[in-house]
Amino acid sequence: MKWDALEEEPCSLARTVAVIGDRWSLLILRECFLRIRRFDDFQASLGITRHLLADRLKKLVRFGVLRKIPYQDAPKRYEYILTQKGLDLYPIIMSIVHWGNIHMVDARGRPLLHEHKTCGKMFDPVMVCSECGEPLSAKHVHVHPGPGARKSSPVHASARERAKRAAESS
Amino acid sequence: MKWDALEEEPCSLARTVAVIGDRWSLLILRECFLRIRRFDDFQASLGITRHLLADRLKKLVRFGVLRKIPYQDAPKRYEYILTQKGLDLYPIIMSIVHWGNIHMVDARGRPLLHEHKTCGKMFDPVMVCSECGEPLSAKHVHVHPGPGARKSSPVHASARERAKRAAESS
DNA sequence: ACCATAAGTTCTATTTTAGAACTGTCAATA
DNA sequence: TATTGACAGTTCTAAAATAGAACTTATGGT
Repeated sequence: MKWDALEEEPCSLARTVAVIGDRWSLLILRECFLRIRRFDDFQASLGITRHLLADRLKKLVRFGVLRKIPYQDAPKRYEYILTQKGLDLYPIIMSIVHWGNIHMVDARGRPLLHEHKTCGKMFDPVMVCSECGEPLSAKHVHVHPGPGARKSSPVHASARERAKRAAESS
Repeated sequence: MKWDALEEEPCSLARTVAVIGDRWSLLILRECFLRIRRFDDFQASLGITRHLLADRLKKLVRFGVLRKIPYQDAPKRYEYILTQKGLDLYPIIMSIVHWGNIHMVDARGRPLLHEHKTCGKMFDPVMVCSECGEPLSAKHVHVHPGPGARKSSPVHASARERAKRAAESS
């Protein structure tokens, strides 16, 4: 599969993955949320090669996740800052960090703690339903085709049947 | 950087990215949550090469995200199902899908709609603070070093200073 | 003149991925 | 008995992406 094709897929996960679904992009975004903004700072803190860093920054700018803002004129220099579209990635970053906190920490404990300035407490992120406010889990969610769904799934009929039976028996 | 090194980093995001931070792993997990379980079904629905699919499934099993369950004896066949650790990835998947729904859909609209069985309504996921229940945004969160933090950040002192000034001025 | 800072670009070697064909085991069918 | 098909992989070569280091360009300071 060509990765450009991902952007065209009728699947919101695939399209998002086309933007942020590689290791360096996610690490770069982590740095952005920690207020790193300049080329050499990204490079030094991540150990990414300059080549790839330039490529990924360009891509994130192209997708509207970052914006280049000039901070000096001679020579022309830019900072990379998150757009609103980029800031909206925060729940993704936080849910990734939270899963790591629960399932991947070693004996020393969490590398970072998060304080919610609004209430002043250390917190974990919780994903809830926008309608009733209850915490979400996969088993309480049912998926329907939306207006942008493809006509017929590429999944084997046999697989669809098995999946359906599994859904009904749960 | 060798990617095995990511697992060792004192950063929950990096460690999670070591597990799910590539395109195919995320797409495979999407299928898992849609109740796809078998090798050929993954292959047919994703168009992934069999080689990479075998590799990624092995990795997800090694990390304890999926488990192989035998479903027939002769010949021995297995299904790949999500463990609790895998089910806990749901907020990550949902926040990725939600961002795509907001920022990446075309004129036709969302490919999928999500119904919360508990309340019966179509919903969007919302990330809130575990302590006060308010929706989270990056600007209302302050990060502290935790017990598992590295002693000294690899980030340039100059970058740290700039980041600190930026944090204070916000 | 010389060095440092900053943001890239260019180069080659290595690793990863794509795409297709092949293998092994068993059940059902001709 | 021979053949076909389902299923879960493995093996192969070519193409693409990445790592690592050196180089470029523009400017300001000593």
